[in-house]
Amino acid sequence: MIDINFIRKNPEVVTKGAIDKGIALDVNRILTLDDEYRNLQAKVQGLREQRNIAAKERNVEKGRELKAELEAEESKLKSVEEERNKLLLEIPNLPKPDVKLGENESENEIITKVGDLPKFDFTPRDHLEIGELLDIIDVKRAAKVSGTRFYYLKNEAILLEFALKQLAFETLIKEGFIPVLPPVMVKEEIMRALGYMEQGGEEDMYKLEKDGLVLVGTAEHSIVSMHKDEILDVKDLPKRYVGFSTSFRREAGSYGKDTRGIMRAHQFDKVEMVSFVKQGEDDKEHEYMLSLEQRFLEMLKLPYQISKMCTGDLGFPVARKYDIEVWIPSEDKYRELTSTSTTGDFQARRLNIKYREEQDSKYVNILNGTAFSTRPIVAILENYQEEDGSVLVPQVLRKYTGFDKISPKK
RNA sequence: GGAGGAGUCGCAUAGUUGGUCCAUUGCGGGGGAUUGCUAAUCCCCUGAGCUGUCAAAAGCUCGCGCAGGUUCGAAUCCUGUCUCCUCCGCCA
Repeated sequence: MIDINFIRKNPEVVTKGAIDKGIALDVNRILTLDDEYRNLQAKVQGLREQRNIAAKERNVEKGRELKAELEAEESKLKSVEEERNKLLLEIPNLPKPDVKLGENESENEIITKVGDLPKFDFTPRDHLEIGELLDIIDVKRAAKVSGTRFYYLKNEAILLEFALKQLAFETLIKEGFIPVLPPVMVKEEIMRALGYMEQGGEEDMYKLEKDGLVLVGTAEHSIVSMHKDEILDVKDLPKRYVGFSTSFRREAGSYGKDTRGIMRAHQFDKVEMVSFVKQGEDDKEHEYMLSLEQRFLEMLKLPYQISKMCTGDLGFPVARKYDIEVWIPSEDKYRELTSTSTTGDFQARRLNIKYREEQDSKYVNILNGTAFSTRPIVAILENYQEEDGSVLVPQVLRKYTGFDKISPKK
C-alpha cells in the first residue's frame, strides 16, 4: 500500500508510476473520496464528542437525539471509508527511479553477462531428452496422474535436487539467514495483503474454497507474512530468512509456453530468501541478495546474465526486480533461473510490519529472492551433458550427491 | 470432532454488580532534573487517527483479539467469529 499522505502530496507521481507499470488509475477519484472521508470523520467525531458529554451529564433526552443523528453519519462514513480503502489497495507499488521505463519483458535491460558458453562437438540434447535417457525425469506418467505441467523426478535427480537445497541452506545459514520451513497454505487475506491477488494475480493461485486457503506460489508468501502485525526489534534488523517450500502455480496465461519438460510446472520446490531491513536500506540489501544469487551460479559454474526488469515487467507489489538468467543450450538462449525483488515498504504497510527506532515506529522494507528452485536441474543437465547423454555433476555438489556423474541406465 | 478456560497500550499486569477508567501498575524504551564519578532518586513522555501548525501548543475521536448488537452511556451485558491453553476422541 502506498502512504495516503504521499498520495495527497504527489498524486501525479502515483499516477505516473502506475501508468509506467501498465495500470490505469483514477487518483483524483481516490483523493475526492479521501476528502469526503475526512470531512465525514470530523463530523462524526464532533457528534461523538457531544454524545460523550451528554452521557456524562446523564442527559438521556439529548443522548437519544444525538444517537439517531450519529447512526446516520456513521453509516455514510463507513461506506465512504470502505470504498476509499478498497481503491487504495488497488494502487500498485511504484517502480524505483532507477528502473527503466518499458512496456514488457522485451525492454528489460541486460546488466552483465558472466561465464563462457559451453561448446559441444555434438548436437546437445534438451533436458527432457537427457532426463528420460538417464531415467531421472518422467513427465508422461505425471500427465496420466496429474495432468500437464507436472513431473516425477527419480533416481539421481532427487539427490541432485537435495544437493542444491543443501548447498543453499549451508551457504545462507553461514551468512546469518534463519532457516525456516513455512506452511504452504495461507489465508486468502494474507495473499491479498502481500499484493498478489490484485490485477488478475488471483488467477494464478490454487484456492481451497472450503477452507478459505490458498496454496503458496513461493515460500515468500508465508515467510514475509510471518511477522504480520508485529513490531520488530531494531536490533534484530536486518532479519533474514532462508526457507524451503513446494510452490504451486496455475500458470494461467502461459498456455503453450514451456510445455516441454520441467521448465514450467504447476508444482516445484524452491529455496527462497526473505529480508526485513530498516527503512531506506532496501537498495543496499537488494544488491546483496543479487550478489548471493550470482555466487550460487558461480559455484555451479553456469553461464548467466543479469536482467533488470523494466517498469512494465514488474509485479504489483514490486519496486525493482533483477532476474538471473542461465544459459540453456537447447534453446540457444538465457532463461530465468532466479530473481530478486524489493517491495520497499509496500508489503510492510499492507501487512502492518514495523520496527521501533527511538520514539517512532516505522515500516520495514521487505525483499525476497530465489536461492534455488528445481530449474537449476534443467541447466545442469543441459550444460554438463556429454555426447552419450551422461551428465557430470558440478564439483560443488559432489560432496552432497556422492556421485560425480549420471549415466544412461543401459 | 466434543467439553471447558482465556485473549487489556512493546512485554507483563489491575479492572467485568455498565457511568469517578480521558484504562491501573511494573518492566523495557525516550527526554529532563539532581549528583565529584559510578550507582541511586525524582519528573515528563512512550497505541492509532483527525483537526491544527513551518514546526508546535492544544483539542477531539477511536482503541481492552476481531465483527456486530443492546444502552443516553460498554473493557464490563448479548450474538457471531478468530486465536491460544487444558481435557476427551481420532490420527501421521
